[in-house]
Amino acid sequence: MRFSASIASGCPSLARRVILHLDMDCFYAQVEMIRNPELREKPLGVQQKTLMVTCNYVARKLGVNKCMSIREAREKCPQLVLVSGEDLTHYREMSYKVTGLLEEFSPRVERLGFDENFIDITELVEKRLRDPQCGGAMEASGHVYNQQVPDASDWTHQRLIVGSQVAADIRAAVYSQLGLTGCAGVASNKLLSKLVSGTFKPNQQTVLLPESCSCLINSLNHVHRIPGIGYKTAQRLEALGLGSVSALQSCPITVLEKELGAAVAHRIQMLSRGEDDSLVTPTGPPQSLSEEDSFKKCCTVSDVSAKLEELLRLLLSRLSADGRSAHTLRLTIRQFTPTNKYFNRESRQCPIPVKVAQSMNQGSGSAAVVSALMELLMKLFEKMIDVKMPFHLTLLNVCFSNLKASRSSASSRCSIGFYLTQKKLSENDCGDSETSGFSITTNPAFPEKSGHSACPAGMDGEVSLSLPEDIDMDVFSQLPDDIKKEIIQSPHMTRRSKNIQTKPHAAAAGGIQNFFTRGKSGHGLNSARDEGYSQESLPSPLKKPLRKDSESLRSVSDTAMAPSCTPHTACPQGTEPNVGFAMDCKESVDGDAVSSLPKSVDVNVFSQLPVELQKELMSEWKNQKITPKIQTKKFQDKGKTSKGQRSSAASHPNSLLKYFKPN
DNA sequence: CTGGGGTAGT
DNA sequence: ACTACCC
Ligand SMILES: Nc1ccn([C@H]2C[C@H](O)[C@@H](COP(=O)(O)OP(=O)(O)OP(=O)(O)O)O2)c(=O)n1
Ligand SMILES: [Mn+2]
Repeated sequence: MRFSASIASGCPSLARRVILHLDMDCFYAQVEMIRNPELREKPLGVQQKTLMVTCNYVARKLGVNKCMSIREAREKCPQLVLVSGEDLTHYREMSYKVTGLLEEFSPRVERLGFDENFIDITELVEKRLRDPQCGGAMEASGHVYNQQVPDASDWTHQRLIVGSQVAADIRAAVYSQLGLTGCAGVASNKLLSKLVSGTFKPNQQTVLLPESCSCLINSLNHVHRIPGIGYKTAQRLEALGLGSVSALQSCPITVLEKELGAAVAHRIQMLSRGEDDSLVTPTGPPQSLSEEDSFKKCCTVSDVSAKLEELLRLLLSRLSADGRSAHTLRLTIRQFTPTNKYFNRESRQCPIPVKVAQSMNQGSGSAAVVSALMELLMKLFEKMIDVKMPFHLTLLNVCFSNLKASRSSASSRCSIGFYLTQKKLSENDCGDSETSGFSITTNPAFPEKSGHSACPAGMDGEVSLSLPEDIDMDVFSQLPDDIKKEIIQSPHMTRRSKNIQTKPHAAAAGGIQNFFTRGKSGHGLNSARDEGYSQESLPSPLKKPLRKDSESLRSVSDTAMAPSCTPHTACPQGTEPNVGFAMDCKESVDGDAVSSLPKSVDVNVFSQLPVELQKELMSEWKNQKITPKIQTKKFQDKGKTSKGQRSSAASHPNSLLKYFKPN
């Protein structure tokens, strides 16, 4: 999501919007309490490694806060009960049940994290205002911010008050259908609805009337509290003496622009005034699926391989439930650094060969698919880490992106009715659930919701007779000819625009969403970047390239479907044959690489040492007697060595200190 | 004693 | 590929 303040502010319809923000109470803890009701009356924390990521309200009364270290939480509350929350499966499933339920009220639902949703309830409110059954008494449900007294003759007040009633109904539905409590905020834009939803917690709701907007925004004691102003921007503002909201409001825009750039400057100043014209953008199915694990130390290739395979299997299982197939694979690592655990993540990505992608979706347990993807992952790994050198990882993340409707769900199981929807039908469908009670049949076939919103409908009224630009041609061209014709020619069908959906759960398996663009740009539709490219290939005058990368990342996958019984026989374009994980040195010398590594002697030294000494060092390092220095980017994925350096390196063992330090 | 996720922009 | 943002 993006809180934005820009061009659309002149649009009159924006001022009339009624936006609902729903934020579930202590979400992970609440899910755990549903799973085990005995935990309800106890102070409960949800633990991820050494972090307590959230806790229930019993614990909060005892002084425990979100995102506290386990140590600190236990100090404050020795009776604290901790449950592990490293596996997000249950939270993710409940999260999509909430979103799916909300989509029965309105198709305009935008997710933010696992437990927050924005809903544009403008149309629902207007429908209620027109409905004689709902006429008469105008009393707000829940709190009115700042105890402002509504003016019954004020149109805007009326709409917001009705909005608060819709919010109450929605919260009641979420509780009765799913057993979850949460807080709602109702206001005229996303920013204000989010801010106001947090003013009474837990399990309460608040509506903001426009006259109290400045009161709300100025109640924030620091700019960092404004959603959209994150850590970095807040630091810069602080340095400018603009730590307070009022200072930011009145700062000359030129001053902000100089430090932050025009776009950010304008946006955050609008936000500081409580203005936010960003639309509620229907989220749709996820654009990426990832699994990660962190640990104190991972320093052997076999351990890396085992951990990656576990992550991969989890992902494949989720992907097959999703019903789509992934076409891009990304590996992210974090190397140990004594300070600054963050900011040192590196990633490499590559395309997934079509044959692999197609097989991926059938069953999750295909050995051929697993081994093909494992080969890709290990090649990506070796693009970042020279496995002949010592390394110390603290995190691994595997991510599937570029998700597309798989062949089986796209062309054989789905008919044209899944791809397109008749306009009249979708219009009738979208508002009814609110007056007809809560007949929630929702049991999404897919936990993570390719199914939650797979039926596209053009709520914005666009009807296109020619093929729109934003249809993924790669996928479209694979359709049977008759389906193509039907899509192009059908005049009463409407193209999905801004990814707005009117029939939640209508299409069970992945399906059509991939033929249409998402809200903002052509995401997930095979853009070049999904195939992977190097940072240093970007034309940024401000950033100095760290290295040249003559290799195409794409080449990693060239042989991915080759018989995998002989691992590491593939030879990516431009590199030597992979020698596996042995200590052997590569033979060939890339002159350009050598000349670009004037200060790299320290790292290359290691591989020039006698194998005996190498093994000894490796052993000490694994026994934690010494620590490898971090592999710097200059040397990664090169593995090139110069014979000329050998003698000098071997005869100067002290240079080992350049890449090892005693513990 | 700082998780494990996501989105969008550059 | 990375940064910044959100939870
Ligand atoms: N940095 C963060 C922030 C949140 N979460 C997870 C745990 C939370 O349970 C869930 C929702 O985040 P919230 O900020 O909404 O926190 P809670 O819902 O737990 O508490 P509250 O009742 O204050 O909303 O997301 C997380 O893993 N890491
Ligand atoms: Mn919450």
